[in-house]
Amino acid sequence: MTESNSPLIIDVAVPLRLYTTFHYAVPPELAPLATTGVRVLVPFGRRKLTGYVIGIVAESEEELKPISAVLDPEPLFTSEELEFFRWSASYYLHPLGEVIKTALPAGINVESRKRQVCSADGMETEEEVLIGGKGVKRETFYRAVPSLELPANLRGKGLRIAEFLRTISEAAAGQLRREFGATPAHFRRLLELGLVEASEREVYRDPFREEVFAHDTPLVLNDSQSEALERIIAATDGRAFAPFLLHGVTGSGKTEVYLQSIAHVLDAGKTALVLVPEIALTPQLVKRFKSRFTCGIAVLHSGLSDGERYDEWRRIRRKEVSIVIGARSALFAPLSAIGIIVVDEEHEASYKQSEGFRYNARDLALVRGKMSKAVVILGSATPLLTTYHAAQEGKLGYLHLPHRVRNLPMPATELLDARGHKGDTFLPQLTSAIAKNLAAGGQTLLFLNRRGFATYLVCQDCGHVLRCPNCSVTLTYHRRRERHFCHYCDYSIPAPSVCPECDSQAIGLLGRGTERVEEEVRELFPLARVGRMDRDTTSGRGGHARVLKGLEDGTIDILIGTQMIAKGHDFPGVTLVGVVSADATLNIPDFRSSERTFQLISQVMGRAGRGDAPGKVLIQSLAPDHYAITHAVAHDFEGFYAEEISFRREVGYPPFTHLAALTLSGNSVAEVEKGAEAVAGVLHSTKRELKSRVEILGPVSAPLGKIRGRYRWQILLKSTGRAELHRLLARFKAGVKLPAVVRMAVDVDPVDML
DNA sequence: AAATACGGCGGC
DNA sequence: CCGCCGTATTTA
Repeated sequence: MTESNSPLIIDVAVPLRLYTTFHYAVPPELAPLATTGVRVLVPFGRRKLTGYVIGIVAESEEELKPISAVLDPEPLFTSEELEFFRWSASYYLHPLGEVIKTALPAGINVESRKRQVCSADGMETEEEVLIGGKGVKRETFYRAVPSLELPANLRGKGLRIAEFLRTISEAAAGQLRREFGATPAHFRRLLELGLVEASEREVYRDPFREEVFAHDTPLVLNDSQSEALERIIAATDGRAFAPFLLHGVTGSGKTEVYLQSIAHVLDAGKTALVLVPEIALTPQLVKRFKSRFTCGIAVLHSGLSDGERYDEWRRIRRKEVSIVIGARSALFAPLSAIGIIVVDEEHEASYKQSEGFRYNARDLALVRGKMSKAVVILGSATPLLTTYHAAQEGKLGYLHLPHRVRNLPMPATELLDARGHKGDTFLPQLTSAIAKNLAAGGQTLLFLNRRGFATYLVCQDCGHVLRCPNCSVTLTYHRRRERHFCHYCDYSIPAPSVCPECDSQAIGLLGRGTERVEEEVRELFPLARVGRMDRDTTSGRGGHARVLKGLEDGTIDILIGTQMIAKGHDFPGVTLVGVVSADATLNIPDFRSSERTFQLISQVMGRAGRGDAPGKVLIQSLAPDHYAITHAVAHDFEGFYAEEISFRREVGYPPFTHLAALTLSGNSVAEVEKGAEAVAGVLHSTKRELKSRVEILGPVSAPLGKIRGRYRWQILLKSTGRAELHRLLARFKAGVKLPAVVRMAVDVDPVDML
């Protein structure tokens, strides 16, 4: 180190809703440690916070406070990763410190809090305590001392442990506790007798500990799979950013293309990042990856404990893994030399984080891929319209898998007109198809995108409907719990026996959910083994896997479920799929509702006929003529997308305009109205100032309604250019001042990131 | 986010 | 003129 007269000054981002970063002085003894990427404890106001060093500052006129401590021996992120964080922060107009906090594993930061302490003389004093900060886990390992006879008086657990240790090189205390019920007393005894020696070292908390994975080899590809793989391989060899849409119908073997592409990337010494939309889908994918690859594989998703996630993160940072599989947050994994990024089921809305730092991992995957000069594969049977359009424009390579593997046919599909049968859950055709399938020993999936028993309760005398006092929605009746629930905020009340408004006994339950369909199926088919899969039956760790295992083992004949059953899983025994009501998602007031309906129905249909027996699909609909439904039923992807594209072009929605939504929320209509006025004012003046051609729609004249007790208003921005929209938003956000009680969220929704 | 500075207003 | 409370500002 060279001696310098001027002290080191660093630029620090703190994880707060602040758009500025802060300069600190570094005491000489800490200077060698305070490099870009490490966390530092800094005085902030009169408390202390964990901040992230994002750079070194040449000089500063002001008198700066010194940092209190350096928290990491080495950087948590590289300068390339920082560049990605900065890009994301700027694009989503979110404070850099919070972006970095989201990117790093949860629970590792420390901060100071004031705590009241009662001292001996009864006086209350304040003490500053540091809280938080997840550390590494250490564990004690025991190994048998070789060539020592076991004493005759050793028996019971102690003897079994000693014998076990002689057959194995060593074992962790935790394993001995689990397998032998070992206690600290046993360990003490064995140590005293000189039979074992103990050593302590750092361990990883492994979410897949003790699971054994079979080994498999690459499958033979069909022609379109081979062609897709060849194009991907050619692109990875080019070592430049190359994005692809892998459009493969359900059952077309997309995963096998991912696996073989990744194998090629690993051979070239690079790494792979695989994103899946939901935690529930990770176990089966991890199983396929662990069976195929011997390299280190890390898993990152919100279902892990903070400790497990921290350890997986450290394994990645230390380059002990070459493949990372995870949900949207895994996009920020500290993986270096990324050769390929796979976004599986890229159309899934769950790639978007909808609070705090509102990013879309599918969009950012393209950005990270571009920065890493990697191949990015967006895979789906029903890609986003914007993705498909970008592929048509040549911005993405288009890889098409139009057929199922092993030449399996697409399921035979029939559309049933449910008009005039409003009270019936099943039309006769569906009932007889279920009976026939049951008799033939096939499994049936029944899809209804609504959980609970009945969607609402209405009084037939006064018309009163049970509603949530916090949210503007009806309460759903759940029979098993004998309560009415709000599906937004979980508010609930016991089921009333009379109308709470007029005491009339003529109260009726209308609309059906999965719970009621399950009941009706049990009545119709008393001998069938019936299961249900929705948020109510899969709560808790492993709940998902429990239900799916029933299907896999063949202990379930008929499974009723919400969209959970539509996603990803591959069940060869399912030969019949019934869509109870195809219309629920069609009437959501969102310009994407047709697209979502087409995707959902296509995905559910895709569950049928994945095994050797052909599949059949019956779809009940009150809107059998709607183009989203007719095209889905006909497996006519191109027809639907062409129709949807021309509709979007006409009304000016993505992919022909970029959208941003500003959502205001507050505790009263008046509050939000005031906020909306302020926002609209600044937006329009900023627009004039920048001579921007961005279109400002709203504030809409009516509130969107109350959600979780807060009223919401929305303003939409439309723009033909992404840069122009961003310029307006950035200037607006810097200039707008909202009443403290009003919160604003900005959602940025692009045509594409390319 | 949390602490502090500011400012308007009722009470004496 | 002081204290109280709600709001705006600052945090390096």
